[in-house]
Amino acid sequence: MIDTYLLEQLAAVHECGTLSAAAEKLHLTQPSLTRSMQKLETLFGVKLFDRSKNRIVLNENGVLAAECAKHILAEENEMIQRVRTLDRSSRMITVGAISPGPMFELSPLISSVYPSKTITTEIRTEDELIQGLTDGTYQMIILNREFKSPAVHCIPCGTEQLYFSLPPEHRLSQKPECSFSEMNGENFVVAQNIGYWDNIIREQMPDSKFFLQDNIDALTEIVQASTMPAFVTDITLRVFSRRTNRVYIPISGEAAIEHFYCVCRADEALKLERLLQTLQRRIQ
Amino acid sequence: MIDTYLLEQLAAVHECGTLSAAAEKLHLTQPSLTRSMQKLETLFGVKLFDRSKNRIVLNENGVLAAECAKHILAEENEMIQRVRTLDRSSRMITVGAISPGPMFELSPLISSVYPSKTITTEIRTEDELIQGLTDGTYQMIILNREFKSPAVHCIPCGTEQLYFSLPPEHRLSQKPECSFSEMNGENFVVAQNIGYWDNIIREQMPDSKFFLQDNIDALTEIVQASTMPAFVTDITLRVFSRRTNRVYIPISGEAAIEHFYCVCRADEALKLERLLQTLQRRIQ
DNA sequence: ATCACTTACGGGTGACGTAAAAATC
DNA sequence: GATTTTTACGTCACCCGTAAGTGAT
Repeated sequence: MIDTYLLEQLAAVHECGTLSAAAEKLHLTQPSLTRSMQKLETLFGVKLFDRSKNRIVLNENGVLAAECAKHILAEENEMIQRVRTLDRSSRMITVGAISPGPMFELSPLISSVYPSKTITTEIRTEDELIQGLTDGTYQMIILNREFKSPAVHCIPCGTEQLYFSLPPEHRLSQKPECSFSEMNGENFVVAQNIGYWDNIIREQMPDSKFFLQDNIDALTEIVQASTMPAFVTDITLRVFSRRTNRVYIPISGEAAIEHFYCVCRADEALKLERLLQTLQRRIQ
Repeated sequence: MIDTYLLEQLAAVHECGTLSAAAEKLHLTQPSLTRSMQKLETLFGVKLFDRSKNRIVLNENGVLAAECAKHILAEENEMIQRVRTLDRSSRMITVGAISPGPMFELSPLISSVYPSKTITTEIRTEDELIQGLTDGTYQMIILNREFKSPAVHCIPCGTEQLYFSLPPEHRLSQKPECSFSEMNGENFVVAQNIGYWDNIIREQMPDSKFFLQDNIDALTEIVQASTMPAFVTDITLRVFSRRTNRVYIPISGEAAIEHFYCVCRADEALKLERLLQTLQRRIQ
């Protein structure tokens, strides 16, 4: 059988074209590569190179061998990734979400269904989420649209309504609701990792500026102490109910409501069955 | 990266169930395997085994790793085979044929088209030929039927007519032609490796006995010296034209004529283009 | 007592580096 | 003279075996 280090060296020689270049890439010396390539030829029992005195080039056999070597090395890496992912998924559930709101309620729910597992949440873009679901990084992702595919299970998991958080003295604080355009141009303090909401507010209020704050407690204090407009949602109001000196005005229009969907791979659905059933029940 | 020997040992442990059994299979000692499995766990950064004091069992991670390991080892073997086959095909052409007749004329033809290559001929059954063509053992095979498939090129390459070789005093030696059934029950001397003709004569003359002779020169002498019926074909008569004391009676019926087809893989056809063109021309 | 796994220690193979030579550009 | 490959030689890592220990059947 052929040792892995020989495959790596062969692949490097194929990519670099010369032994010296490959040696540099691999942090080895040329003589070492010379010996390795000779050893490969004896192992295959076949010439892999065309040699002139000062030059060594992969021949037809060598090119095939190098391509196979790369393929095998890729499979080996994939093996490591798969095993690590499997191990991780056995001790933790990693959920990727398009925005943090639904996780405030979903995380405790998952904890209650799988008390022994650690729950990790990541806020990412839709493309990253779908990629991560495919490669096993996420056992579950939360999107803001339905995702139909035979490869996944997709169930709705609630909505989130955006509100303006205004000081009582604000000119619009008495309105029963308020549109994005009415507030366009005003400046806001905003939590940093709000996921997809970031796109929405920048799109709906292109003339506004948004001051980002990564610490949620600091943000709360700033909001309390200032008269700057800010945002809350129905979910954050439920989860972090606090006495404040703020008025919360629901934002009108479809853009201020997100409909969330919980997506997991069909081939993983069995492992998550209890969670999915719980989610289904909660929705009804 | 993970060394190949570790993959082999992991695969063996998976198959054998215990370290000691695997050690025996691999001609190693248990302590060596213990160390290797520990090393694998550190390389993966993941537990691969459930351990009790006296027992070590692959866990979910370990089973996945072992299955991947087997897969990778298989690919490594396949790599070696492919490279060796490619090398062989670059210096020799191996042709498998259903019977030897067509090769008497095909071999010299191939030699003339590819003077630097060695030609090897093997007589095999149809199943073996098709298998060998698929796995690269044969660059070309000769069948006695048309073989239509998008994966291959198939062109007719001549026919072969079977004759009885009879002593002049034989009761049927004056006939212009003769059927198998008229000779059924008589005993023949026959060359050993006549491929598909063997099936035909045994099928057509079930009451006859056939004395096999593996040496073709010895067979010729025996035929010359005895009055036993034998066989020739139009091809052997053309190729080995000799003065003999025999009469050659063509055998009547479709079973006594073979139609041959030259088959090569479509993905190899480019390399054999000159030969295929020459064959095409010869047929016209 | 036997079996199975682990730990500890020593040895030998072999992979790598250094040095130097040969050949090409 | 610079670059590239090859050969020669010394060194060190590491893989394996032996021996001994622990716990389970």
